[in-house]
Amino acid sequence: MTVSITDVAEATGVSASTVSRALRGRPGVSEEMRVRIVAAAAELGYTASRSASSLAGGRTYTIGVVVPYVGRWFFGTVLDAAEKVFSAAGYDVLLYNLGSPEARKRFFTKLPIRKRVDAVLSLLIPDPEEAAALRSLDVPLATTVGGARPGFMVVGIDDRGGAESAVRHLVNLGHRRIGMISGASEPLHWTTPIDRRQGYLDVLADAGIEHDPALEADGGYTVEGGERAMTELLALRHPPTAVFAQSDEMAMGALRALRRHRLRVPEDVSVVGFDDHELSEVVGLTTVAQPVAAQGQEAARLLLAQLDDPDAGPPHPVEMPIRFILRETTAPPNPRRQR
Amino acid sequence: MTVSITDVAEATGVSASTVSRALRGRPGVSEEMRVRIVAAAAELGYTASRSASSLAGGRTYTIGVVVPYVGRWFFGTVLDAAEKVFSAAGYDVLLYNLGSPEARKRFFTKLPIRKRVDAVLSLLIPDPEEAAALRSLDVPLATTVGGARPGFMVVGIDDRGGAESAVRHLVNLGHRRIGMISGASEPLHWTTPIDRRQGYLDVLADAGIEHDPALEADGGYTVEGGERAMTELLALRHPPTAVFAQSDEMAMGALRALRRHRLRVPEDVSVVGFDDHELSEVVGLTTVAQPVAAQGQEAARLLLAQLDDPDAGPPHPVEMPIRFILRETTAPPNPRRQR
DNA sequence: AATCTGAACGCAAACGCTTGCGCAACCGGG
DNA sequence: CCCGGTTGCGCAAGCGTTTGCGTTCAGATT
Repeated sequence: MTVSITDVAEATGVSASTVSRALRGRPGVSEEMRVRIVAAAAELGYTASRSASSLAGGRTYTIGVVVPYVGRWFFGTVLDAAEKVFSAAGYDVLLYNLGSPEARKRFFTKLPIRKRVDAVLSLLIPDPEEAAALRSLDVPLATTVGGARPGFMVVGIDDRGGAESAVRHLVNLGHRRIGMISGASEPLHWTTPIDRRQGYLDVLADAGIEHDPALEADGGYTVEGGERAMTELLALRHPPTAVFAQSDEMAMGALRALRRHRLRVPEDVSVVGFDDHELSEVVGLTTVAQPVAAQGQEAARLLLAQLDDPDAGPPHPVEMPIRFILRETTAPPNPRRQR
Repeated sequence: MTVSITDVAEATGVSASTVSRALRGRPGVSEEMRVRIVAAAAELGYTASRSASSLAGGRTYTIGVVVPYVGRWFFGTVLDAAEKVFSAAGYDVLLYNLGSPEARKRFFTKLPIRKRVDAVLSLLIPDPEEAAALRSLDVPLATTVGGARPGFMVVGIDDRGGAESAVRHLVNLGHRRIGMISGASEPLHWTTPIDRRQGYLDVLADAGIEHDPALEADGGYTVEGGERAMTELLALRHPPTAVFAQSDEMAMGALRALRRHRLRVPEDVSVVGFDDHELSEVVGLTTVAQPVAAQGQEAARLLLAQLDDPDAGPPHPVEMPIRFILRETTAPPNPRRQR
């Protein structure tokens, strides 16, 4: 039916062992024989069965990537970049989309990934039990989101510093009532919302602005969440004159809420986001840019390096650069709306 | 080391064959024995090695998904939805991200997918050779993008009709100089740009508007492409008073270009898109909505159905409903800017 | 009581590869 | 000319399942 290693062996007049060694560049085969075998394999259109070779050899040449929600821009972009690195290195990518709690539970209890992958890139933060389950796979682990666990290599950004630069910008413009839209209520165990909030608090304290808990609104890291949160803030007796949204998607939701309330941005309210979503430039959103694709790339590289040389100790956490991007959704507070 | 089927067998005092049959619900095992085995397996945390079972059984319980660019909203969303269906049915997803020509070529010549998947969902249109390569895998094939090949099941939308409703809307508003932003220069072999263009032409003809080729601008299905194309149109001696962008991303690029030119939307220029991107509501873009996630779901279901019953003939192409969504980027032409 | 019939289960042969080990043949050095 | 050391290759034993077929045994049929 389909051409197997013995077909190549017979065609060349050698044993299957030799074919195996030749095709994978292992020693013990003369150069002359190697070229003959490679030629024959190409001729027959032979590709080794991954199932068979991973069963026999242990290596699967497959990387598992675990994602909370592929459709979301951030994860899609990271995945895209990581996949390119993996496939260029000859690895396949097994994708697990663990958005729903059921899917997540199913995954971590059945662990279908077991014995199927050589490494795992997790774009979600596993809780301690889940992290333990992943470690039990006994393969290199990496993540690109804040809140890594022991045993995970991590590449990320300075969330706190980023938040600081965003909020400081608002303070410098003269804002005093600065709201924050967060998503802390969403998936647990990740430190991003916490770090970004800390940056917000730090700058307020530094500027001598008293922190008003009413100015913090949660909504989940989505457009809808941002819209809900902004709506809450607008319902306040003294609404903020500026808001820091912990993600661009939430910032866009905030923009929508503001438009619904017939408020102008930035004349009436300033908005600053975080992430530099691909469409942020379109809406002119001031934000803090992080290199999303680069993080996926880097994480993938770390994993591959670890696979190449398992003895090398785990690398230090990698911190990628961020930068503040001034666009058009921020301005000094409008005196007529000041309290 | 890791628990295998024989461990379960010994723990239960039966043979490995019986364990295999019991766990997969095959006949030949008493109900009583089955529950004992299932219990033991759960206790030991046993999961069958996919490599071994696919080697022995032929089935891989894996679906290959081929995507041009995971990071793009449309594909990410389709993938997300499809993955959920697959994983709920016990299938894993192998992802191939074929954005670059090199990746694409590598994939189709080496065909690493061979013997690794039970079915393939392609979100890109293979050229005839590539399609033949996929057919040679001898597994069910499906796609969600226009321009399917023989041997592929297809779920899609009425691109032409959608374009018609978008352009008709502009005509009804009173526009006569209606531009179109297209991406025909991008990946070949897919009929979407062609169909949408045809819808555009149909409506113009129907309304007795002479078609001016200068009003068609190409730019690739991206924000940047849309921006470039819009910029071109604005450089015309008689720029259009309204434009139909073949995708929302291009429409957003157009919006950006218009903002850069200090033109107001919709007062100066009307814009209508296609797709209903998740952020289109945020920018208030009038567009034609297509059920993106639902298409991924449906395609996945078709594949699973085909796997369950290989003898069932291939289903008819599925056409999903679309609907026009009126938002805020369209209005009657501004008399002061009429030519 | 002898025979037949299923149901329930075990045996062993694949599935297609990898890899430790063994065995020639050949090399140059003493 | 003998011998230790390479080099190049084949043998065969796995890797963990699935599955066709054979066996056993209890109960039904004559």
